[in-house]
Amino acid sequence: MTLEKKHNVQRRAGVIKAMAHPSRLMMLEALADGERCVCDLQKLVGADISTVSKHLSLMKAAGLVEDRKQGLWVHYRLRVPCILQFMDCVDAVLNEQKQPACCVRA
Amino acid sequence: MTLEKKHNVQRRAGVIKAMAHPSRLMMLEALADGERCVCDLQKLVGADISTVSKHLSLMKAAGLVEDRKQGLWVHYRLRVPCILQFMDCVDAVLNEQKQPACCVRA
DNA sequence: GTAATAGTTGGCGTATTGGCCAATTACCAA
DNA sequence: TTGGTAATTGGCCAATACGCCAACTATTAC
Repeated sequence: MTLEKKHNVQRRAGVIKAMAHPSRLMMLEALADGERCVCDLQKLVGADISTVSKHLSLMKAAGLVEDRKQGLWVHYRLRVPCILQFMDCVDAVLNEQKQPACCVRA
Repeated sequence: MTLEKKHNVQRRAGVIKAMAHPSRLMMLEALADGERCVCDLQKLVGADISTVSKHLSLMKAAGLVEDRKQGLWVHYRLRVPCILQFMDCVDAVLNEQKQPACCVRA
């Protein structure tokens, strides 16, 4: 395992980690239909606006989304939409398993 | 957002979370070439054998891998290989490029 | 100017994760 | 049985992650 390979796997894991949260995933799925302001995403996930904002900043830093300011609103959108096509495979992992993922401490 | 939708997004996030660690991702990529014993995976990631074993248990619980005992060794293999096709898209997020081939759907 | 709305940032407490060590289990061979 | 190797499990501690509140910035309207 070269040092460069190690570095690559760390960067990849970082991107995946940025998706690995229920609220963040929910927002990414909503953004599949087009850009949304923070206020809409906040209503969607139901957490504090500051919490939502931090989730979005994290995903922006990871390269998953980008933003656009317009008046009072900040609109977020997917930067690389293919990430959502992965969900079919994730569902395949869930559908074939004996233990439901809700029992997994991860 | 219905309760069922919330539950689904939590389960999906759980699977993704199980991939979201450099050592785990490294092992998943190694398993793309076929099954490996824990001892080989331990050499690959370079962590304590107990740490590696816990990572594997976690991925097994999430449905990502399955194992097979043979004598002294436990061999792990991918349970749903499509998860690795996602890596092209992850790299696209990292490289700031448009959309990789993985994103073209038939 | 003030007020109102949208969003970000800092701080802090709690919960989760990840790592190693030590102990234990499982299997095989002499 | 004894010993050796492979792997898992429990415990403990340090480092992260998450959530809310409060404070602050930015923009618009009056």
